[in-house]
Amino acid sequence: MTEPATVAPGRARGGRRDEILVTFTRHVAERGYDRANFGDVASELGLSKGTIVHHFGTKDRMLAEVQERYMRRALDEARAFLTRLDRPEHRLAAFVHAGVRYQTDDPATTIAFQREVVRLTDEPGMETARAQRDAYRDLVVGVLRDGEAAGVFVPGDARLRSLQMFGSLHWMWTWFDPQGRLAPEAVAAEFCRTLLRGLGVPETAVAQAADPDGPAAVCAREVVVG
Amino acid sequence: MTEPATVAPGRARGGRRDEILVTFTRHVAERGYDRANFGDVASELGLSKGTIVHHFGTKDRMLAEVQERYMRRALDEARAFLTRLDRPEHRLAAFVHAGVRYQTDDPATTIAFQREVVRLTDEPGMETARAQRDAYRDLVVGVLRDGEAAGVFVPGDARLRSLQMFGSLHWMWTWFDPQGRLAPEAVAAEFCRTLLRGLGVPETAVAQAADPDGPAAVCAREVVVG
DNA sequence: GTGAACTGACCGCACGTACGGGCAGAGTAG
DNA sequence: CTACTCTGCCCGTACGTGCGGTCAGTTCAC
Repeated sequence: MTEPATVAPGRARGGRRDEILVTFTRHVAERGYDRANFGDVASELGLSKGTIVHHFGTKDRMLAEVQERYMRRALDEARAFLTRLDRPEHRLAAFVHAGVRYQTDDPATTIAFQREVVRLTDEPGMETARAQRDAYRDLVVGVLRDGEAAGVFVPGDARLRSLQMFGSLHWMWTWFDPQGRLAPEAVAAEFCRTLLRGLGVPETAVAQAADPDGPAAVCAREVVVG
Repeated sequence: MTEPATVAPGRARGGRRDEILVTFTRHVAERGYDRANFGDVASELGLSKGTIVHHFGTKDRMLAEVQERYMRRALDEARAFLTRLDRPEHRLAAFVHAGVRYQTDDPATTIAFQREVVRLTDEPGMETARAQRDAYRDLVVGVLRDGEAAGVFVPGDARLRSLQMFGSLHWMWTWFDPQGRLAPEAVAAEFCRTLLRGLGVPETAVAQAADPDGPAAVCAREVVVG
């Protein structure tokens, strides 16, 4: 179908597996995990249900793989821009810029992940993804604590603040439209401004960190896209 | 079972219907709409699946009823505390205090609603609930605009800010534990502080609006509980 | 030959819903 | 008060369907 000129003509060298995962991810994003099913994915790709089972075993494992891929990427990129930025307000802003950017950069995986995050908490087989998620949150909490210690952020409950921030970002899938007239940069900037100002960052630093052409946004853009 | 001394001994005056809805709501909160099923609800209540169908017709309509009940209550209560409070920062804080309070006051309905909000956007039969949701958001947007016009909030995108705020609140169901050591008042206070400070409200006004014993929190508590 | 990719028929089950009937209380006529 | 009917709540069963997963077998590259 949308074969992008793979190596072998008849047999894609394992790229088929990825194709399945991508399509499944899109279905999860559109309908949710429960309503996504092998039959639809298979017929859309022109192969049989058995093939999907052959590659992934069970539906649960497929979802787990989606979550792990998403989190691995997010973690890698977060660590990348943490090494490139040093000021706490820039670091925190980069998390916001990146988080918003994922909505347009890879909407399917992002939405699939956010729709089904709750399964990380109780479902078995999700241990890896859960650990990744916790690690990611710990990165943000660390930035908040560092900033607090450095006097950049006013004292407060860092964990709670991280949850407040993640809430705003993880809720985006219910209303954000990548094709809409609201640009992701505008959303990220507004979110950054309210958040950083809310943490007590001075107005000039807020403006710089929220600016779509400022160091935090630029860094996030470079890391996330390529 | 848990019959609270109803009027007629043999025949509960329609309270059975409510009982079914309450149980269904709890199941949706715990497992999500797709995994909630008539069989489990029926057996838990000691009645047959047919009874549920008799009362509600279809599963969709049951969910719609849950959403509408929740939104009707939220709307009524929001209008109530808007008439009692006049300062924008207090009004906005009341939304936050109330929103957090719902998590402990009626966790099942709140979680059921928040888990399945996305169905409001596309599913048919949800028009009423969707209109209620939009009306609720418009109330918040109105408060944000008023506060901006009055010079209490710094200029910005009111709609975007409302979404940022709702995100933090609607995401709570994924992490907040009513039995946990984190009190709802503490969460509401921290959320209020970050949000209001982020909107440019002076520190003293922030402290008052966020205070669990301040006018906004007290008003929200009175309205929400009874 | 060996093994991976893939097929297509099939199983078992869970779930939403339809349907016919039972049963108890309210209303009504005598 | 009695007898009869009406009505709404409720039951039990059965049906259709959709879906996850199994399995024996085929094709094809190395």
